[in-house]
Amino acid sequence: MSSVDTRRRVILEAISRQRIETQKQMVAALRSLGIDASQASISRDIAALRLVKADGRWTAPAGLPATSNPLEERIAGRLLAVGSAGDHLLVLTTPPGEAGGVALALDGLELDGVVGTVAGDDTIFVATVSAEAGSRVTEKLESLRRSSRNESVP
Amino acid sequence: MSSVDTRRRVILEAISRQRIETQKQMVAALRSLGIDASQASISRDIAALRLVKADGRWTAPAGLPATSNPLEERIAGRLLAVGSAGDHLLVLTTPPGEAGGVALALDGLELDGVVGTVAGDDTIFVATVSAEAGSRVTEKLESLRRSSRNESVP
DNA sequence: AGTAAAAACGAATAATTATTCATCCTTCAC
DNA sequence: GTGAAGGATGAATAATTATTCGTTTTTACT
Repeated sequence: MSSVDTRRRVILEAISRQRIETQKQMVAALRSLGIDASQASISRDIAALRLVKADGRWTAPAGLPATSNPLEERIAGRLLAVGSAGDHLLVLTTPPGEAGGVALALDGLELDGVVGTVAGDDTIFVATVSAEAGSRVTEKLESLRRSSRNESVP
Repeated sequence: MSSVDTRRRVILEAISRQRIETQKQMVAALRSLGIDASQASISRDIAALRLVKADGRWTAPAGLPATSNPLEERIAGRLLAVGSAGDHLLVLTTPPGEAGGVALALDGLELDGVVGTVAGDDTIFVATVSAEAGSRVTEKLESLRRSSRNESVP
């Protein structure tokens, strides 16, 4: 692994652990981890990693890495809640009128264990082959939902 | 509405329409829209709006919409094309299954001159009172569509 | 190993952005 | 109206970040 790559990994690690407000601070943080680099290099790394200074601190761009799948994207933005009823049925909630579009995208994903979906106006029923499949699908959907809201996993 | 608020709205509008790379450019953009403000004020507005310089251009943080209207947001992401048939009918195209949701949001906007809408699966008919109303609505919708794609106005 | 090309680097500096400070409005109480 | 308090503002400037330029290091190939 090139030294550039190592440094960039450490940068990502660093900004997720500490609050780093300036590139000068970043230089110091890296130095304390045994990596020497100039502010100029940090600036280039930041551009390469496409980091962003949001709210006074350097961070990884929030929405970008969420998903690159257009179907998932369509679901993510409009999934309000994911619940279940028994071992074989998930119940999804969307804004009014959106259930149809979300269900269609969901069908398009062809997730394992999903037997079928029915959409109302703001509600979708998802039938699953097993409780275990239900859990997997729920987790997947929840992660999509979270990603679109920039929530962190508790 | 305070002049601060107006300016900030215009800023959001501007960054969703054009590529703005520096606060100096922003000052120029606002001036061309009849708003005078110094770079200092822009800097303060950017902090207040929590904008972010990503990839060399100022943008609303991913996940937070460029438009602050949730209805508009729902339309923006899923409007593929806007056409017309005669003086009183607009024809909108959406991804499959999305027409209903978009039409509902469109109704919610209560745009002047819109008489009614009908949604199919991926198509919406919008009846307008006049050709002039049609133009206005088309322009509005086109600007929404563009904003969600970060296109620039040619 | 030897070498040409490409990539990475830091120092210096240019460019950009945030803050300070003095001033100007606006609002509100009297 | 007058005055005090709190925002909003711009000019100047401090602080931060991006780029240039000359050099060194790595890579790829023979």
